[in-house]
Amino acid sequence: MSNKIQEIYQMLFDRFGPQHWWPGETPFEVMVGAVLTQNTNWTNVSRAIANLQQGDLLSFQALHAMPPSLLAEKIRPAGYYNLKAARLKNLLNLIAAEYQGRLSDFFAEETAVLRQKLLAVKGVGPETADSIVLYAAHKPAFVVDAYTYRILSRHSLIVEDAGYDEIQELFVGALPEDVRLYNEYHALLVKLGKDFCRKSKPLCASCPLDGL
DNA sequence: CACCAGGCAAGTA
DNA sequence: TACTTGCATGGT
Repeated sequence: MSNKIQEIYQMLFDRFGPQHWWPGETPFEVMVGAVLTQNTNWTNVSRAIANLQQGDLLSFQALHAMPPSLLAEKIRPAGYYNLKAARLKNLLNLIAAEYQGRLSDFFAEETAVLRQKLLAVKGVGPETADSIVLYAAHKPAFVVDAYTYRILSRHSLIVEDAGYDEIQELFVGALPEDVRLYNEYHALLVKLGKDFCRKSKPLCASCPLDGL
């Protein structure tokens, strides 16, 4: 194999198989989920999404028309609900103001432009922006999250104080620019993180990456 | 009971 | 610039 980043991918894919992350969801739902999941486990996010679906509220028009306080109430199970309601509103306001509420027009922007527009929204940082670009807009942006950092850090592939862009570049520089691959790789890292690299375990027992 | 979960922005010095 | 703190629910 040509480099370590590719070796790790091969190892994870062989071991865990395709993860099918965020499958069968609408791009809008994926975008909302990306904000709701900030520092929050996915089960709580699912409850929040279900609340919105329950009242047919999971659409641009419905959320944009909804008062922030009501939106906050609906997404309550996701935690930080006041904060996240405001962040969703910020995002919806951008799409309303610059794209007439047409998500497909927004997502049709060139990748780098889309990412910059997302980053300019208050409440959307690099991980949320890249998650939306990759999983909702289906454009190539490698997502770096807490698991990515922890896994690479424990295997001494990055320095302790490595920043987001630095870690992202490690992957982008070692891989072909491919949406499918970015999608699967990030999902596999989360799978590995959940199963073998929890925060509370300083050393990952029998980690699949140990032989590399 | 303490700690954790697919972050981000604002405040402090 | 470099830390620190607030935001909050539900599971282990």
